[in-house]
Parts: sequence; C-alpha cells; structure tokens
Amino acid sequence: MATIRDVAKKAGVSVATVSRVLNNKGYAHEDTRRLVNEAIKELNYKPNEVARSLYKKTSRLIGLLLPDIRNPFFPELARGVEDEMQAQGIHLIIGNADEKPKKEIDYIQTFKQNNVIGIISATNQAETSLYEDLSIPVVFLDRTTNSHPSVYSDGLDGGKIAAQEMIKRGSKRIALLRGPIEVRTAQDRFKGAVDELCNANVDFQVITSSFSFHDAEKMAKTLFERFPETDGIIASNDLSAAAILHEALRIGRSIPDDLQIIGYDDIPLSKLLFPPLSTIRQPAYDMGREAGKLLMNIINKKPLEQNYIQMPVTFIERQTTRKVEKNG
Amino acid sequence: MATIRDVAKKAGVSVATVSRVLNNKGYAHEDTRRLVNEAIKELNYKPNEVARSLYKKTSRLIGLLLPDIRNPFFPELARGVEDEMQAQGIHLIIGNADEKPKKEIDYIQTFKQNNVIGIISATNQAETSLYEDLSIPVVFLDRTTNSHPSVYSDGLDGGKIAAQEMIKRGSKRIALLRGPIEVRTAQDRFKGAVDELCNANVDFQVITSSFSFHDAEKMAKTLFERFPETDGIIASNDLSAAAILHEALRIGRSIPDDLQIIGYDDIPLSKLLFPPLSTIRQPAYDMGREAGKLLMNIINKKPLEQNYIQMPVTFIERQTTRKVEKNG
DNA sequence: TTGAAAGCGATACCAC
DNA sequence: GTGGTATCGCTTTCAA
Repeated sequence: MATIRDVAKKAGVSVATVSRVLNNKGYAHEDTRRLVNEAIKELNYKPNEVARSLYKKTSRLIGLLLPDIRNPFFPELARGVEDEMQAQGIHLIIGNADEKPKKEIDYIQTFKQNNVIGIISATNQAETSLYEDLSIPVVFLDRTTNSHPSVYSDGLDGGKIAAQEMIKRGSKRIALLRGPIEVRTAQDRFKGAVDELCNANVDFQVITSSFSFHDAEKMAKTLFERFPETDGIIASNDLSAAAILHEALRIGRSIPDDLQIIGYDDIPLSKLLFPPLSTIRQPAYDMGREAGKLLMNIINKKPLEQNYIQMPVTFIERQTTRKVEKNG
Repeated sequence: MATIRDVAKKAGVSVATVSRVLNNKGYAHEDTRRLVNEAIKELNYKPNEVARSLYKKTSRLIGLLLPDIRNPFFPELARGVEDEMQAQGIHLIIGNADEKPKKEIDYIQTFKQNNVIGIISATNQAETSLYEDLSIPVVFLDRTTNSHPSVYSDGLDGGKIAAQEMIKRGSKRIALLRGPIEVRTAQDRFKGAVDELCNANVDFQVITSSFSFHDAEKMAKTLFERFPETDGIIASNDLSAAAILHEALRIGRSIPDDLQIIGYDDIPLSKLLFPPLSTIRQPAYDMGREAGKLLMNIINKKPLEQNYIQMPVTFIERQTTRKVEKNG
C-alpha cells in the first residue's frame, strides 16, 4: 500500500500539503491540489486509517453489540444501524455478546482499543457500570436505561395491547410468558400485559422463559403438560411463539379456534409460520436507523431533540388469533 | 486510558521493558516483571491496539463479509466463525455486503485500512479480481473458487439428493428452483438436481429466483398460477421454500399429499414451519468454524492439510415430503 | 537485563 | 500557500 510519503514524492510536494488536500483543510493552491489528486489516483492511495486513528484518537468505526445474532430480531436492528451508518461513511464492528457478560466486556474493550467513535449496545447488562466511564458515546438499542440515550419501543404498551387483543377475542385461561428477568424490555411488556389481565375477568398463568429457541422448545412441552386447559398464550417473543405454535400443532390443538397465540417482535419469518403468527410488531429496522442517527448526532455534537426515543408498537393481526366482530 | 508510559513511570522502568513484559519477548528480570505487572493491574492498563497495529502492520481483527445478514443462514455461519476466533483471541469486523459489489469493495477497503489479518468472505462476487492482490489471506466460505482456500458444502450432491428423495417419493411434475446465477453454490445444487431429474421419468420446470425473502414471495404466487399441476418443488434455499410453503397452504394445496417441498440449508426456523420443512442440511455453524480454523492456520503459517474443505450435506426428513416405504 | 531512540503513517502547529 | 517536524502509543533494534 502506498503511503502519504509516496504521494508527496510523486506530486513533488510535502506530506503536509498532501494531508491538507486530503482533508480539505487549510490552504492549497488549485494547481497543487490537482497535482496531488493525480498522484493519489495514480498510486491508488488510500489513507491508512490506523495511523489516522492513532493520531486523532478517533476512527470511522462504531461498535455494535448484539446479544444474540441468531435471533432474527437483531440482524434486523443491525441492518437499520448499518444502513444509517453507511450513509454517513461509518463502518461497523459487530460483536455478538452471546448473552455472556464476559464476552460483552471483551468486546467493549476491543472497541475501545480500536478507537471506535461510539457504541450501540443491544445487550442485557443491567449493570450499566460496564458502560459508565467509557468516555465514548453509547446509545442503547432495544433497551432503556437512565444513564444513556436510548432507542426502544413501548414495551408497556405492547404488553397491554397483546393482553387486550387476547381478551377481546375471548380467551379465558391465558398463559403469559415472561422473558428473561434481566431484560428490561421483556419485563415491560410483561408488566403491561399483567396489568391488563388483572383488570379482566380471566385466569392466567405466568411462565418465565428465556428468549432462545432451544429453551422455548422445552418450555412449550411442559407448558401444555402442566396447563392443558390453556386457551390463549401471550409469548415473550416470536421465537418462543413459534416454538409454542409448533408444539401446539403437534399435540393436535386447533389454532386459533381452541388456542390463540400472540407473539412479540414480528420477525420476518412470523408471517411464514402456519398459521401466520399474530404478533406485536416492533419496528426493528427503524429502531436501528434511529439509534444510528442518535449516535451520530451525539458524536457530531448536534443539539439533541430527545435522548430517549420511544418507537410505537402495533398489533399485527394474522391467523393465530380469532377474528373479532367489527363492532364488538 | 493509561498508556505504556504511565505504566513505565509507575513501575520505575522504561517503556521498552514494559513492552517486553507485555509481549513476553526478550529478557526481563523476574522482579521487574512482577513490578510491571503490578503497575499494569493498578492502572488497569490495556495496550492501545491501534498503536500496536500501526507499528506491526497487523492487528487482532479479521473481516467477515456476509452477503445478507437477514438470511438466517449467514448469522449461523457467523456464529461458527466467531466462536472459533474467540478461542484464538481474535475479533471480527462484520460487513454486510447486501449483495452489492460497491458495498463489498468498500468493506474490503475498510478491512485493509484497519489492518485486519485476514478476511473470510461469503459473498457472491464471481469476479475474484476484488480479492486478487490483497496481500492478506482470504478464505471463502459457502463458496468455491480456485484462487483461494475455501470451505463449502457439496452442492452437487445436495441437489442430487434433493432430486432423488423427491423422485423416490413419487412426485412427477417437479418445479426446480434455481438460485441466483452468480452464486456458484446455488448453481451446483441446481446442476446436481437437474442431472438427477433428467435421468428420471419425470417432467420438470426450471424457475430462477433470488435468495431473498421478498422475491420468493412473489415468485411463489406466479409459480402456482403458471404451473398449477406441479406436485413437487425443490427449492433453492429454505427461505424460498418457506415462502412457497406458505403460498401453497394459502391456496389450499395439501402438503405433502398433493405437493411435496424440499428446501435447502436447514436454517433454524425450518423445523418450526408447518408442516416442518424437509430439507437438505448444510452444517452452517461447523462451516463457519472450519473457515475460521483454516484462516488462522494460514495466518499462522501452519502446514495446511487441505485448501478446500468440502462439508457433507444431509437430507433432513420432516413433513413436507411423504413417507417412503421402508423397502421401496 | 535494561533503556534510548528510531520508526509505523498520518495530522496539525508554526515558520517561512 | 507550503514545508518541517513534533506527536499519537507502541515495538524493536542496538548499545550500554
């Protein structure tokens, strides 16, 4: 790879001049500028980002920390972030924390060591101490906290809507899945649903389960064994809902007539399940973009309209819930 | 962040000594070593990877280029790579090329500018010119090429198996989906299937479609309009298979009695489809790990047993295909 | 066994 | 307008 020295030599100027042309900073005669640009092109010179980064203590990289890249919800977020960053010429280092604090710490360290200019984190570490004295901007995504700006969707409302729609459609013995205790958004949607269920004339069970696929499969089995009379399930996410749906069909439950299911997230595959899954939609891609925008605004010290961006959730009616009379 | 100077000062030695201790290189008296290590711990010093990288022209980063992070097959590969790298203390910059050569070039540039020690690419750029004079090791994943080491699965065999299983189970008018023309693995599985179909007493249609979700949905609709008599579909990947399954169910086809479907990949959600999807499994996670290992072996100049690692594919029988008599 | 000093490739200050 | 040079934080000769 050619260096700035090579360019300088070729153009017959000093490295300082090349640098100035490169960064459009300070004066440079039009002719000199052209000369330099020609040399750059001829040598196919690209500035060494590492050297740049060392001096400026900043880079064109941001770190994106995901809890589980295999859960389709997160790649969707990632795409949003990526597209937004791409538009601003910033690249991503994606880290998959795998729900393990150790990995998370590790990645944050790597991010710092590589001079990322900011971090977007979608992980579950309640102990924000990890992020406390980081000296670089952090935005939380799909997650709320008081200590940092964040982009998330309205979990309370989501849970509430799920419960309402479920009740409206006549389920009487409802199983409410509660996501991991350390995930704030999971607890929000849980609380939203609980409130609503308490106020209604229905029985309900609370079952705690992780967000992962594998756990959901096991959980589904036990659920139907222990509570065979359940006629409505509010899942903690679409992945769990899919596992439950699958198990329900396997043991011959009829959906939605005999059992209704509502998921959460609206991952791309939800509409391909059979029957297509009714769910609470989080605008994942848009959330990613917003987080990207927010972070860049912070980095560029633009005045912030808001530090906490709450995105709306919507009920997506598909076919794991019964139709409700138009004027019910 | 503390620098090596701070550590040196605190330990009362020179930076050179600290560096030696840090890297376990060259001599250092046991006492000095202890002194330095204490200082490091007290200051919570972490070496600046950027500075290190600038001098050594190498880093602890590798670049992973994915064609489409939203297709669940790729995160699965990524996890394999990541786990393998993690074990070796190497981190990933993941780039999502989005099937766009421009993005791909861009990412490769970023990788280089950040001194990655190697690249794993799962993209579709047939013109390997992109990767030709890169001066850093490249391993292709889920993709074959003569110019670089690669890890891939046996597409020819996969296509063949799919066709055999389909024929064995009695479909007579088969639609064969052909993935994107520029994707070598897609063409392999296509060819494998074609060969087999040609040798059998069946009719078949070839339909070209992309790997994406959205396209698959549209394609599914037209497929059933134009070829309503189709009684077996060999899809180019699970995503397409899911779209087709969905459409088939929607228009009231009975599966597998009236229509059989075989997918390709065995992404995690395939078993949650209804009916669960019969498919050709690629060992995605393992492929990722192998690619990671291969790359690290190249980087560490270990003798290579093989430059081209072909992984086996297997038929996963689920319920979109009919049962076959045991001694048929 | 240790330390001084020369780089790695860029930026930016200060002279000219 | 332009060029010389200190600097970013680290590694690695080379001399002591």
